[in-house]
Amino acid sequence: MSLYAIGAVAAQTGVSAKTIRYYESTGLIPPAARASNGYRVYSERAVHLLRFVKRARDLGFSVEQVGNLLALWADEKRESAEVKKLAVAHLEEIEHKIDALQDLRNTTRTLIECCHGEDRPDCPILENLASQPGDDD
Amino acid sequence: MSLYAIGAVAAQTGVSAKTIRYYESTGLIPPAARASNGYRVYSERAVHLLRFVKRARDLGFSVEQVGNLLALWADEKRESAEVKKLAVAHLEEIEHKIDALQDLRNTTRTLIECCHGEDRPDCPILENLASQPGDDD
DNA sequence: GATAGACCTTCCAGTAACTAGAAGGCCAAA
DNA sequence: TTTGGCCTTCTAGTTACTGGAAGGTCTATC
Repeated sequence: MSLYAIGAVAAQTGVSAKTIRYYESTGLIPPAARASNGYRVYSERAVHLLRFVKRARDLGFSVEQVGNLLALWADEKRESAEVKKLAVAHLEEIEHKIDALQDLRNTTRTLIECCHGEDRPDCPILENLASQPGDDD
Repeated sequence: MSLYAIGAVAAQTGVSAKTIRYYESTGLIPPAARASNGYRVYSERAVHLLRFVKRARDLGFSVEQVGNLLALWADEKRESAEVKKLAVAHLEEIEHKIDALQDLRNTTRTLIECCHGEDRPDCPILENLASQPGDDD
């Protein structure tokens, strides 16, 4: 069985060495085995685990959510429905964020369209920002 | 001219007292005047400034960007074009975020659609997360 | 054997933008 | 006078890392 130092694992997984140590320190992943010189060593299995973490993080799951997914992953008796529940909740979060950002984009766009953008100081964007309260609260 | 205590300003602007103090401590807004008992007091003008900050934050400008906008707001010789540049850059940021989130949503949705979500342990979501590297890097 | 460079270790601090809480002062009303 | 609510400052926690310092280790080269 091949073993890897932290730098090699970082290169393989796309998770930086710093971040791997950080994940270990927070308990997201189990403590790595150590060589006689104190260096961390990782098995294929440990690398696989980190890859799982990376994929889930790339999909926008929070570190806490990844922890939950890892527990389900490790649990032979897990129910598919539980994982699906997490994923659906996550999807809803994403959709809320998209909605909020689209509102933001529209407002910002409108503001920009009103602005002549010239060499003069009168600026509808600043005027709007400074305008009376309650306009959109 | 009416003066307000920090709590009243918080109620008027929607910015919490804690956050107002925080903005002062970071230099985003100038230090408030003080009453003889040491309490902060705010003029209409100061309230107006805070309202500006709130609106810009609500539009998703970072605190640093708000600082730039405040400087332009205060600057009688400002050019409308400069403000517009900030706003356009901000709009582009928002659009990038929306694109990234939409990709995320699509991937997550596909994952969920593949999952039967039943009482059995086999789960395509976990399998996908654990799958071979390089699939989407 | 010495030394250089790349790698590893730990620990501390900083990022963004607040928020929570502790400990205590001030003020108005009953 | 005491109660409650507001105000003050200071410290620390949040999320998910990242940067840097100080130092040990390994490998290759001279």
